[in-house]
Amino acid sequence: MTPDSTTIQRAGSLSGDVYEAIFNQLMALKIAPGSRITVDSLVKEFNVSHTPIREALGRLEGEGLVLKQHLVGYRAAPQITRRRFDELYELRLQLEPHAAAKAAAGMDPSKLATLREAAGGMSRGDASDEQLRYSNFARQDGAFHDSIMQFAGNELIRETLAFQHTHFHIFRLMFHRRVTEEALDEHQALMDAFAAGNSDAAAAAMRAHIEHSRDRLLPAFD
Amino acid sequence: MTPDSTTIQRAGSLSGDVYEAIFNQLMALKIAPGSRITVDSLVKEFNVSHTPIREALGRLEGEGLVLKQHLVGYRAAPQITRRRFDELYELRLQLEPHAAAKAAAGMDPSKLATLREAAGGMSRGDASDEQLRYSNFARQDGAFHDSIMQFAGNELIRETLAFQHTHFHIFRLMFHRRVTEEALDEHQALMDAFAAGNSDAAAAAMRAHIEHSRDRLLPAFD
DNA sequence: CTATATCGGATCGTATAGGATATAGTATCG
DNA sequence: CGATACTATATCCTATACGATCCGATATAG
Repeated sequence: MTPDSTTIQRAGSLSGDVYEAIFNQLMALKIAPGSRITVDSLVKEFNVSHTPIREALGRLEGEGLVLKQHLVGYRAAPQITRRRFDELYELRLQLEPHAAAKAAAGMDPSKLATLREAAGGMSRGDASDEQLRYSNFARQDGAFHDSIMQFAGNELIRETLAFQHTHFHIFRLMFHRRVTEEALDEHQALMDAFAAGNSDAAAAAMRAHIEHSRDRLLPAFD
Repeated sequence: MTPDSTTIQRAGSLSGDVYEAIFNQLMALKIAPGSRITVDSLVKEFNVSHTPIREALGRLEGEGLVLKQHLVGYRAAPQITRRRFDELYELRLQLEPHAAAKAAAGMDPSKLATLREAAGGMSRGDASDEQLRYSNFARQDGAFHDSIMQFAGNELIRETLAFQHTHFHIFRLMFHRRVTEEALDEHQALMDAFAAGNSDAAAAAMRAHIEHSRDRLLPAFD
């Protein structure tokens, strides 16, 4: 009676598919921040009825990625403000260095290999398109940090930061300008601390990395 | 029950009203954690069509308060696990003492009065019903902490904690047993630090308060 | 007495139609 | 020339109908 679970999953749940499609368009900046999102246009684009689109939009609203105005419609969440930017980095500085220390304390060869792979993938900047290249870098940088959070052992904190990162991802893509080679050096310092299992060094390296990352992105507000 | 016979003009959207109604039922434990939520029952209860209910449910799903299983239906999010409980308190300990210190540093008479009022309201245990009494206490305790976060000046951190508190609120109500008078003393210590504008004392008081709160709730997992 | 198969009710997912409202453009009047 | 009122369109909001799927009860066979 229960055939392959793979076949069933794709057949149904139009709502889920629509949700992912819109989510990806948001992440890829195919829908600009603040721009309106009409359900009719999505109806024509996906060839589905209003209901699954509305449900997907509602879910995105709950996640804060889209906003709804009664009798006006949905629109993508506006661009991050300078204030929000500062607040986000303050949050990261309070959580990530401590998490990096915990991850370093519980480091093992398997985890180290995972991190090494995530960190190594970023250096391969082979994409000719600047936009695409930075997009890849941002995605892998996010995965790198997420892995560290995973190894720190607090799933709640990991989810919290991943959730914020989702919002922040859009900002980064808007003002990418150039891929920062410096980030690679900072990641290397982090890796060295992890390899040595040095908690204090990991926390310090993470703190420096976040502060430098903040300073690199700050000119975007000019 | 209709608030007014002339329900021609609604202040907000039906979706929003339905969302709030379900949200309140979740918070008041009228819908038990893990129990199923059928849309038809809500249709009959609110006398509205499927669409706004589905949209509200989708929004709650985005916020993590309800879960959806394809072709099965919605159900309230399950009760918090011991692991999640520990993780939440670790998060609080990383954020709230620091925030309390910042709030103390920027304290002024106006803010102090606001906090005093929030803290004072909790002591009035006039409700005869034990459940209702603790419910009021929990709500005001949440507002008290939220005000502190507000004065700490980081809206993002405030929202993050408020969001987690929403989930946690349900847990607290499930295992309330007795209103803890000790919490009032801890709040008083916090207030003293705020009144003195003493950052270090505020951070220490907040840390002690959170740790004691954790220890008070820990027996719920036996 | 137990296990399996079948049947029916219940629920979700999807599609379509009609009513209500805000926004934009245009015309008119001061 | 500017401001206001009006009309038209686009969009959202709500309701209902139909099809697909799952859960539970009952009956039957071993």
